[in-house]
Amino acid sequence: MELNSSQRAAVEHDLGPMLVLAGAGSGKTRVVTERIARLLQRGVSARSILAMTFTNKASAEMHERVGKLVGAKLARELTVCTFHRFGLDVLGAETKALGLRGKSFAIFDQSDCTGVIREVLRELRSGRNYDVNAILARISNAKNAFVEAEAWAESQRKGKGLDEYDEIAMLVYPRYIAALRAFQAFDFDDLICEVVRLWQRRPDVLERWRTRYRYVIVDEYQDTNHAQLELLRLLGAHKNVVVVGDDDQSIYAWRGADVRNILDFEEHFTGAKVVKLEHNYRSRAPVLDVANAVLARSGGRRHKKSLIATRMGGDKVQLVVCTDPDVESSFVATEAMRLLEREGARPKDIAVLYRSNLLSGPIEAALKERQIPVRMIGGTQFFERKEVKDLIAYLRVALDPEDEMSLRRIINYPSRAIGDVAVSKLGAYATARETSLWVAVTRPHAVHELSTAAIEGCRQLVRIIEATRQRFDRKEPSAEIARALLVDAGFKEDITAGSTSNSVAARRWGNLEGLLNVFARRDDQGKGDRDQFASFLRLLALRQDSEEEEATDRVTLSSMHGSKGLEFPYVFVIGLEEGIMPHQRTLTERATDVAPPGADGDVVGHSIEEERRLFYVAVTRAKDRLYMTYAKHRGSRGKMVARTPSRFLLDVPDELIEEREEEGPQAPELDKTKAGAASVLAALSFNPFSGGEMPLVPRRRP
DNA sequence: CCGCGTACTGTTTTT
DNA sequence: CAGTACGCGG
Repeated sequence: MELNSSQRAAVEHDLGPMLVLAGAGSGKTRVVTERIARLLQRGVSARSILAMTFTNKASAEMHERVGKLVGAKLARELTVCTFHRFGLDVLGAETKALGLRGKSFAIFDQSDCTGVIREVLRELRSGRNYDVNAILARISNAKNAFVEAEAWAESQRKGKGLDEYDEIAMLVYPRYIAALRAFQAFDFDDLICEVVRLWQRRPDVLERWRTRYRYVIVDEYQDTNHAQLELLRLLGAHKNVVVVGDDDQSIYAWRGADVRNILDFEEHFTGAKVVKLEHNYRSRAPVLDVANAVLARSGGRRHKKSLIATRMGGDKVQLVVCTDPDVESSFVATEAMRLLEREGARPKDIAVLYRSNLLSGPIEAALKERQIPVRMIGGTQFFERKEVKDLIAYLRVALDPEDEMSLRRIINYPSRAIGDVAVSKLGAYATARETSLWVAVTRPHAVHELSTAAIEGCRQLVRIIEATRQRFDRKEPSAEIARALLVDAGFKEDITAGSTSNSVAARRWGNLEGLLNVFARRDDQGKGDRDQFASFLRLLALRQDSEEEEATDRVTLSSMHGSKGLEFPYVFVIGLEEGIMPHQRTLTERATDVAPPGADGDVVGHSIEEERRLFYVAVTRAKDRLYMTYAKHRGSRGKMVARTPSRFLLDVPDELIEEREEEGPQAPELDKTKAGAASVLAALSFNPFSGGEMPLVPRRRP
């Protein structure tokens, strides 16, 4: 298809900064890919182009689509990656300038970071039970605003608003930073902020990166935070920075994204050209009418633009009022079945979207009950699951015993009598001898007053690690090494004994099998080298998706956030009730809340606007037909509660919607037993990879 | 130091 | 209702 005039303007724009305001479904990715292709055609070196996105999925897709246009060989020379990956690469290349010991460092994910904060709180003897995530969010905000610990304390002393979380976060902040430094670790924010800091103090280093990347393209620009803006300003120096985004789809203020970046782009990058893409090529008119109706009620600052439908005709949007979640999920599943059988839909044409991952359970069960294949986006990230992190930590210790964070993680897992007391004794020994914790572990007899049980535990651990290291030396395939490690360390026994039910145990073990499969795939590709494997392990923290098999033909279940950038012929948006959409957390202010950038006091109003945009994002995923549902009753923490429809539904004029009621089957008992069986089945077969088969050993009895 | 019992408390979204 | 945090007895 031909490009329209504004698309062409964006593709053909020459030099200088440009903001492309790309409404939902307006062909944004196409514009970006064609633009890159055009730059290449005109003789720009692929190595000098940097395209940054937010998710691995988005960057993979962009890379692939450019590859189709310009060929795989050329595409390989491009840098297409996430912001965080770019930051990681810069830090990795500049370890010397950063003054790091050696060239390796760790990346701490959220749970590592909250662990550090917990530790700091313990040292501070703060007494109270603080919400560590809230503290981390406050620290993250300070970091991204480049507020130093002292400056923060200073400004707080002068200012009036000192809430209790500010106070404790200020106290924790410097110790938190010190702890990360001690571990030679970076958190996610550091991957951006430390690059900015480095570039600011070392113009010579910045200059190298500037000459390397002459053309910078940023996708989803509305999601950038302050630090990312600074990174762009330094790198792009007001030239050749092209950003693409849509302020109406800004849904990440809660994690520090600042919409003002896109609203004020023309001030940040003087002389910027602005192009608006307002033709929607994705959704049928009735879907778009609903989306526009919701957006029309939106307050606050916006770039003025309206979405114009190009695909006319199509069915009215349906609103299905259900009595409860069971009815809702059986409606979705039955209707999905009908689409598959009667309307020739493929499973991959269908998506079910919800505000919170909690809502996915019943839907997943209902679809599986009807043998409909599903894929879940989001949920607890695979590489953040405890057992997965445990295995990775073991491997990292085997590869590098000086990796203290990993060592601490597994030093007493599974339990081998090395408790807090033993660990601090080992730590004291290490500090006194100016050696590492690992060395202390290898000489437990030398450690003062270590219990005999703990000494034996250390010996055991050393045996396991040594055995693993020898396997690495023998260049065994990594999957085999990991498998042997699972046996040596007794993962299976611990999981079986420590899980509340067999299905939980099966899921955990399945996750480990999944990780082994990831390793096996790498082995097959011949990437068996030890150092490569070590850096691969480090990277795992950064990747949310586990080698996603896009090609699979499955019904998509996703959070609304996770659905951004995707599109489906048939979309169900469920759980449209007050308290869920908009979510309760956004309706009532809490002490632990963090004001998003630019909220100016009205935190609640600000976040409701964000919920509205989130609803808009969800609705605009639909190409042909959209179903919206809500339940009149829904359980919240055990108890059934009456529900009212989402306020956003009330913003849609009646004539745009076809409403109907679903009452569900008359025999509730029968339905209930069925649902129970279905969810057990779902739990058993839940596994991101291949069948996590595990002999369901009876629970160990002492 | 471990395991068991009891109480509580919560779940938005993700690099 | 589940998963976790904490306290106590071996």
